Amino acid sequence: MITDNSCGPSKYICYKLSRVMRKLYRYYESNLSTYGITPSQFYVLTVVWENDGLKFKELAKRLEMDGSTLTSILDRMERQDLVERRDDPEDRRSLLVCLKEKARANILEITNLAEKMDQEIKERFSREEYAIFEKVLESLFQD
Amino acid sequence: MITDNSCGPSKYICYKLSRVMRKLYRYYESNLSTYGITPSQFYVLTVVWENDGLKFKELAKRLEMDGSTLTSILDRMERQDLVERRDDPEDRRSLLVCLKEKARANILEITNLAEKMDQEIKERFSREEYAIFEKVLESLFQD
DNA sequence: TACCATTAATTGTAGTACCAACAAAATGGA
DNA sequence: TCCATTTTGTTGGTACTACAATTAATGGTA
Repeated sequence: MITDNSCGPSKYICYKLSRVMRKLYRYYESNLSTYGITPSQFYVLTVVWENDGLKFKELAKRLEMDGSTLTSILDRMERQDLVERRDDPEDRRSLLVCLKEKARANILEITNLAEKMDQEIKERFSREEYAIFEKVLESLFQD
Repeated sequence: MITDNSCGPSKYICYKLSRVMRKLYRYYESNLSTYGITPSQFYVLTVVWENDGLKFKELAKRLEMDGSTLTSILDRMERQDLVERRDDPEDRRSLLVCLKEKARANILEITNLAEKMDQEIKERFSREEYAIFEKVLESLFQD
């Protein structure tokens, strides 16, 4: 058991999930630190890589992330010269998010690393077990 | 799929887990807000309720939480008069964490609410599915 | 044209999380 | 007894997350 299942918060699914999440996040974090990025920044890169120059609003939507959260992540990424905010010529309220050279140069390597990490995790379970795990996650994500 | 599985970060398990986590956290959060506490504060209460006056260090260990995180959570809980830090008569470096009346008065009701939320989640899956889900979580938590 | 509701992004605030550095206290060996 | 080491909790710094309030621009309508 994650800890003693008979007491404490360890019986609550929300608690379990948060602990596993932290663990997995740190695993990604330590591996991605080679490239000076965090897991959340990596998620941003994958979307911008596939849709360079997309609107801030659209980026936040695809990342299922509040706009204010994305603002602070982009602030850091811009400081690190990974991405750039550009004015949207069609709407002065809107921003376009663009990949910069520094990110473009590493994105494939980073993606390979992330896929390798995922593969290592999946390999620890049977195909059926992992499918059920993902199905339950999927269902928890709805409503 | 959580979003389109063919692109973006949604294929990475760490991303999926973080999104599901947030969703579940907000579900707990909105329900617990009746009692003016957050999910994390609830976790603290469950441990202190079962071990009133336990050491700060031991509390952090049982919550699998960094000491500095617990410090800030206890700061807020002390301000809300839910718990109290007391000196440890046996070790002047150490602190004992004690439940206060305000928390004691509601803890059973809160626990029932949390168990009801968990029950509602579990009911959406077969016993086998949920067992496999927990087994995978368990395994991800190790190493 | 002037007004107003809507939309886009940022700022402020709060909570969670962790690491490094710190101060105070305990401990243990010389 | 003395001093180095370890332990304990806090502080400071950074990051991620979201909600509420704000600012700026848009777009429709009276």
